[in-house]
Amino acid sequence: MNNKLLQETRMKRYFIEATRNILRSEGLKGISVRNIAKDAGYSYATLYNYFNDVRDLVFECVKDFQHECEVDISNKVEGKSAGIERLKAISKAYVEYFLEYPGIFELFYIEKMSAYGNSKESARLIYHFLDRICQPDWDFYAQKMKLNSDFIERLKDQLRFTLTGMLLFYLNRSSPDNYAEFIQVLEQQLNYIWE
Amino acid sequence: MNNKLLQETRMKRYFIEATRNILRSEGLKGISVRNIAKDAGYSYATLYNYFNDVRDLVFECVKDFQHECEVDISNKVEGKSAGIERLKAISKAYVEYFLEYPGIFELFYIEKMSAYGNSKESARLIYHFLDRICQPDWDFYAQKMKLNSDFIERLKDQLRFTLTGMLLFYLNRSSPDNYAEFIQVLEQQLNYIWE
DNA sequence: CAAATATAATTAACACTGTTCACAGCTCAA
DNA sequence: TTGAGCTGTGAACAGTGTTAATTATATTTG
Repeated sequence: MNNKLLQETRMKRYFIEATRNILRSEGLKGISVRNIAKDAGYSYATLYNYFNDVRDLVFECVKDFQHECEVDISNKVEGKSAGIERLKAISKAYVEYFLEYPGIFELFYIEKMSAYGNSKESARLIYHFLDRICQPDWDFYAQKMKLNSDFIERLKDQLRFTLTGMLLFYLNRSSPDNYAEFIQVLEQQLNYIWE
Repeated sequence: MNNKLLQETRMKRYFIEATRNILRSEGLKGISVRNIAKDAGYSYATLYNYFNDVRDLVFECVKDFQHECEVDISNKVEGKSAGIERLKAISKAYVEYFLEYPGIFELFYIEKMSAYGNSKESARLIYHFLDRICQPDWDFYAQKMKLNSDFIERLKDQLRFTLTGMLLFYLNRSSPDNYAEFIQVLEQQLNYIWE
């Protein structure tokens, strides 16, 4: 009985790994059922024995990529002091990650999720992803500046919306025109959030 | 020679109108070449005599919808006094428009644009759409509060990113959970922008 | 060990998608 | 009236996600 579960999770793993590789290299445009299955070494129909549809499979990758992104950010902000300095560094590292992997930005924020299943949970995970990474520093900042939690929540919201909005415009609408301008606007926005 | 141009723009109009109707009612998911052509009363192949591809056609609708949105906002903010009050009212009306027509939000901010043609121009149009509607009130606000233009530009950016980011999360990731919460967060963000 | 059964993987098929191309029908100048 | 060019068209192609029927494999039973 346990073997069965083991085998099933292994099979799922093969498909998920194939999907992850495609997403990382080609983004969502490279995803197709036949593509994934070929990379996983199985027929395209086999995929449907383990996943309801291709979107469910794609969204199984979210958790993995979040972990990867978190590790990436941790490495980049190493050595920064707690509070504002690290909050800014995290924000920049977060933006840089999605600039490097635009396909993963698409997956996190743009791609439509399937109606049922674990979509609600995935959505919450994505919504509060940045909050979780920043939590220790928000706490530090709140204590130091003696700010109440409502104010901090508002700042968290502001940061989340600003970074996601900026990335959406830059990646999908090429605005601002170039990277330098983008970074300049980003700096302005970040500086203002923490006065 | 002029007849030719007239006929061509008329034909384009038929296809654009069909596309607009589908976008308004069903959103991007309802768009297909054969669908559009059927509604326009022509064969799907005819479409390619007037547009490079279906995305070019879809993006021809942007200007029309921007005008529609602008009129919608104008009606809603009628009677509001210039400055902060009207800026807030415009922001809310802007959000409400896209809540009513999520397909048009998709078209404006999410759908990939074709590589060439008038895509750069379209992108700029979309990026500064909200700025244009708000311009008179930003001017009024700047003069009244004696704020320099750099500061105002930062506020414009903040408003644009915040509203778009919020809509992206709410429409695509169902976060916040419900409309009441969404509006509450929106109010908080708007109130803070203008102190 | 062999046969029957259950399970897993596959191929074939369906209904779509966007796009291209050869061709029919029409308009208009020579 | 003839011929050239323009316009609209269906067939066809290569792709998509998904499902059902069928084959191959693994497991259980006699």
